Amino acid sequence: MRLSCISNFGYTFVMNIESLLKKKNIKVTTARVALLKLLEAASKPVCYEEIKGRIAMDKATFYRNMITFEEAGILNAFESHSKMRYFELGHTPHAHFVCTACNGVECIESIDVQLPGYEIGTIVIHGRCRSCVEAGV
Amino acid sequence: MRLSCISNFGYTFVMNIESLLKKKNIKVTTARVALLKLLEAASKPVCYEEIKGRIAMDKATFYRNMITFEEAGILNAFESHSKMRYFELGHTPHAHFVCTACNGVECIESIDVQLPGYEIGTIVIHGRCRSCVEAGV
DNA sequence: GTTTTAAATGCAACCAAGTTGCATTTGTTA
DNA sequence: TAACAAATGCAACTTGGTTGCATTTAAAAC
Repeated sequence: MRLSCISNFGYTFVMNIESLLKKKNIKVTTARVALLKLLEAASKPVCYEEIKGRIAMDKATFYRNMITFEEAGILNAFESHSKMRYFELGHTPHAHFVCTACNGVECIESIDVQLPGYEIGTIVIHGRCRSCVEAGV
Repeated sequence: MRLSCISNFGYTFVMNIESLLKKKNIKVTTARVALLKLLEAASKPVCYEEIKGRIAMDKATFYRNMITFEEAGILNAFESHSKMRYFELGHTPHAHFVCTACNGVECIESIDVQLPGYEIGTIVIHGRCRSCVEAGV
């Protein structure tokens, strides 16, 4: 299994993912390495719909691994409008914008919300994104 | 129909709802008056689950009227975590907090988010609410 | 290197919030 | 009061996500 990963994604990268999983006591499997590789390469949060076209994987496996990653603290999840869950590797906390016109999802780094006494997880802003506003969609 | 409303909710209130609907060219029905009365009385956004225990109404009728009210601009909607849509009468724009521990929904008036070029609809903040943080839930 | 065993995967059946089609009822207008 | 368009209720459907279970796979023991 490791050999095929090496040929696909390069040695260094695989080692990082493997050591991350091992550090979190999560078994290293083909599916998990492929998922983390794809999430790492993505510049935006992704949903199962987007992933299934690029990795052959049952949705049960996908969602179960997302839960595993989330519980290990290496992944953030949120829901767009219309019931779809989006996932991204967890780095600096930031908000997300979901466009109700084009369904696009963007990371928003520029806002900072404080709510004393509350523990803030994810922030989702719905509306029309800049492109759709400009295009009058 | 109007008589029963009067006895239940009082004359003035019914007249306000009726005139609101007429102004928006929405037909005045028993279901709509009951829904708007309940939404007006609620201090928080409500979902179908909460409403069906208090008004006998098919869910198709409920959701269709929510769409009607939303399109008329008298209602705001957003989704909690776990796929449920919440509705509230549309007054001053504000954010909502959804607690992932107790599933409670709160209005947050104190934050103000600006995103130049974007058109912001609803803002949903997920996390643990003050009560749950204090209780260590 | 082989065996063992606990966990991960894939499949299919399931779940539930929300939607749709259609026959019946209700509100409005003539 | 009659006629018509719109609203309602019911039941069937849609769909993103979950669950149960038999099979496969990774990692530890030998």
